[in-house]
Amino acid sequence: MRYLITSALPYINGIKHLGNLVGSMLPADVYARFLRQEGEEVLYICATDEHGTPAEIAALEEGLEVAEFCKRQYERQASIYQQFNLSFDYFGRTSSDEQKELTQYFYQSLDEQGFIEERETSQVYSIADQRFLPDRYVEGTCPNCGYDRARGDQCENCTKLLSPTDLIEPRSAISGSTDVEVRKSRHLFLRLDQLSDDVRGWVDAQTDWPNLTRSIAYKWLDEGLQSRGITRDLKWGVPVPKDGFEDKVFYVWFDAPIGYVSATKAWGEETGADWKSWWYDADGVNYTQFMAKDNLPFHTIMWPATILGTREPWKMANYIKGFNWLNYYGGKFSTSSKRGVFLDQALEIAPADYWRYMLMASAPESADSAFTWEQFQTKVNKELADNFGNFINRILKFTASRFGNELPAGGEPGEAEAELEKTCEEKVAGLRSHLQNMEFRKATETLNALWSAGNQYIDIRAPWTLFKQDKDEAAVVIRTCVNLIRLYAIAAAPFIPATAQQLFDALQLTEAERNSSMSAATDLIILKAGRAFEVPPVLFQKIDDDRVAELKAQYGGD
RNA sequence: UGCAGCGUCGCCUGAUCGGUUAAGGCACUUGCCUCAUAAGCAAGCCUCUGCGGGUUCGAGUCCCGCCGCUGCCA
Repeated sequence: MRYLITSALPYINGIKHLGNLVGSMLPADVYARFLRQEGEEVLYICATDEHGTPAEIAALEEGLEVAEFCKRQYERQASIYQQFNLSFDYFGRTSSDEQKELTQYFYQSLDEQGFIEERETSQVYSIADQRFLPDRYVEGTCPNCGYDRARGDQCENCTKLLSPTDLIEPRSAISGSTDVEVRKSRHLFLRLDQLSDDVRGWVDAQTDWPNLTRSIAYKWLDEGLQSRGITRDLKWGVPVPKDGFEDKVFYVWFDAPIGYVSATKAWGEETGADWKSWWYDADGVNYTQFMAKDNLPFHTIMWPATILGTREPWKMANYIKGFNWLNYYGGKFSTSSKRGVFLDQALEIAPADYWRYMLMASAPESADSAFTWEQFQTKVNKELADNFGNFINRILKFTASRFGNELPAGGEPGEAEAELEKTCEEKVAGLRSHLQNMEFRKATETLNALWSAGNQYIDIRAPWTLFKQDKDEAAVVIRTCVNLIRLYAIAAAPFIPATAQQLFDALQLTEAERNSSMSAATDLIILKAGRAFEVPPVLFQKIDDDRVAELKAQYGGD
């Protein structure tokens, strides 16, 4: 079995925040790292989603060509993900040639199968901006309540659903110009209504999906699928290969999921690997998608419909892991109102591993959940620093000061060691099972239980006392604990890879000793007497109350 | 107005098809230890699940009403 993993494509329009990271890329990365450690063949693909009006507008605001804007933003995002140690096998872009080719191919297949229709639509055109305006970029006075900044899709004041032509004195949200008019435009529509039964059949077959994913899929199916427009009057996007559509491109929701495939193709072309075997007739591939819940309709309905409509054997997801919202002090993370923490800021506040661990330990898996600085502090201080970091520190410092920088000889493991090993085997089995099931909170809880087991063991054995009475017995405890540290590093590696590296280096492990699976690492007599090690600096700096107050003030948490 | 969701110990979160005395972490209390980042270990304290009804042998978990909160393209 080969494992294909994708995380929802981050939109090109600026640096993402913690909410984006926790719901898609980070859990996908932890899962990918775990499977690789288990010896599985894994392909983890992601890309930036670059098309659409928001990208054009953002480029306009910065006074850049869209292509140049996207290139810069792509590089910024890629660099940040690298700093978070996201282990993509390939991080592509939907503005690539492969994307253009595949998007046009999918469209043509759908057309051949009769699932594309042409319709005439009316859209608002801004003469001043020289562009058609998407509904929400048209502003005006609400005919219902008189609110003067209602948007063309909905009035934010009275929440009435609107269409742009309902607005009184419509104007462009981009320039504010009232020089707008309604123009006719021909567009292509995907017949989701005709594909509804196919999609439902596929959803029905996915019996192991999480509740959130299923309920969102059925909600859409039960409300009835409508034809959806897949083209737009824009310049930035994949050109529509059809006479009369020279000035149009495919709508971003149509081409975005194709980015998974096109990025894989780009990876194949760059590495010489057989990319298509991952996507076409790929029965031996287990494909898992990670995303936040806003993306579920696209991945359970629209994208499957696109694939099913081609009548070709493109790979569909075996499992879709959906996440709820991570809220910031009860509200949403919000770019516009500067609420929350963006990824570049996060890296200035703490090393990536702190965030990786903390976010996975409070991932919104079963309900929306809250990010607070106090919780960040608790997770880092109590779990990483006290329970885990301090264990490493107390063992290695004690050993170095009493025995020197080599594992001491003497004694034989006894009953306490056998019991510890048994506990470790149980915890590791639990951890593996949680990771296989993508239950990340449970996984970090189990990791904590594993760390506690070490503290319990050393308290019972009290090598500081043994050292005065029976040095051989103390040596047994020390060797056991150092082996335990290796196990800890391996077990925690999918979550905190940089820290794991640090420990591997401190213990001077060979490549083989580093790359062990976590179940093999429960053997606590692998590292023998005489092995040299170093005492690493304190692994995790605690976050004190003053710092928390500072962060709350700075990032508006209250 | 509308639609959707939520309301469990002081705080954060769990609880398979509805099924034994509602679980864990933080905080708090007490004791132990002193190797370690005032860390660790042990024990203890705290909720009958917003309110009122209903279905059921049995409901936090299903139904109705009320109150409260939140979200409505990340």
